[in-house]
Amino acid sequence: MKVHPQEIEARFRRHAVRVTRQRAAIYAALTETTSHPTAEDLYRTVKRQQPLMSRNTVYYTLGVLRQAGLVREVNVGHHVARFDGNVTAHHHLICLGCSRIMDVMDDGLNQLALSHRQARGFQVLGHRVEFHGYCAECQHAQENVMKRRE
Amino acid sequence: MKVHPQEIEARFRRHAVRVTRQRAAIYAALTETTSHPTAEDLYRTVKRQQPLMSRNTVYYTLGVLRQAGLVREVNVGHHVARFDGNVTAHHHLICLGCSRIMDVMDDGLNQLALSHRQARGFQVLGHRVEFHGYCAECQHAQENVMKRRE
DNA sequence: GTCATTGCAAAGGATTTGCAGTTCC
DNA sequence: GGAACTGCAAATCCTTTGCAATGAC
Repeated sequence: MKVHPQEIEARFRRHAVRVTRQRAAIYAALTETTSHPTAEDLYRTVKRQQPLMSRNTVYYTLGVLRQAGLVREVNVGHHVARFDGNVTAHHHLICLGCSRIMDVMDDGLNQLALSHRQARGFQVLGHRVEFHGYCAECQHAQENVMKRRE
Repeated sequence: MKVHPQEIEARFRRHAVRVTRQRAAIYAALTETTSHPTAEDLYRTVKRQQPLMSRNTVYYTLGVLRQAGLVREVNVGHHVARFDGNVTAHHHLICLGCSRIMDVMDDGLNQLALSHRQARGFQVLGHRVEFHGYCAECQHAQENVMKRRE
């Protein structure tokens, strides 16, 4: 969905993100597509308008925008493959602090299904629900940090 | 969950996976833990029992076991980060053939919640549902391959 | 015996880091 | 003016590939 330059600037300011030409271009490219691009895809797209753009800026900017909550990673915890010997239907709690992954068994979640219209010709073989948040330990660690600051 | 050596061998044979000491050890390590280890974690764990074990074998074996359906990757499509400029609640259809990611908007899926007991102290900030399967194009491509074989 | 699997080393690809110069607030 | 950002290069980390030796069936 196309977002106007002024709106981009407004969003950046609202989220305390410095406004630069490069960032606006990266964010614009990302919001204009539904293809869930990689950093490399964005680099190539934006480089057309701004030939000086470097990969580093793309990675750095994506980090900034993600922290600001303006952008999301589709595949949370993508950087290393994590394996599971349990191949029965189940779901996961993923800690954003320590990357711990805990299992959730829930029959209700196993039953989720898409309507025909939503599936759009997609042949669905399975699904998984990821809950994102903070595990008990990471919450306590955070509380302790807060206390120490008092 | 601890799986007996004979049972491991039986599962391998059932899935036409050659039985070797290394594979059994890797699979045993993976089924004995709920920590969703990385390839490196498994390498280190198994190396204790089998000092000659190499990383390559771990990666290769995980590939074999995954294809056989004995093992699963938690983070499908982990190898590259994919970004999303849409930060409103929504979900994804992920094609196992071409890695395409399509958006699913569904209010029902947005409402999912865990029971207190299931959350086990976890502070849930959000959740996402991933549907895995094959997009229309990949299905057609597959059909064409089949036809050509006739 | 044959072919898949293993182990070692090297290559590959994605992402991060170091640092000097530049830009925004 | 000062902190944050950018661009280039080099480094790092995870994973894959090439190849000869080994082992399962």
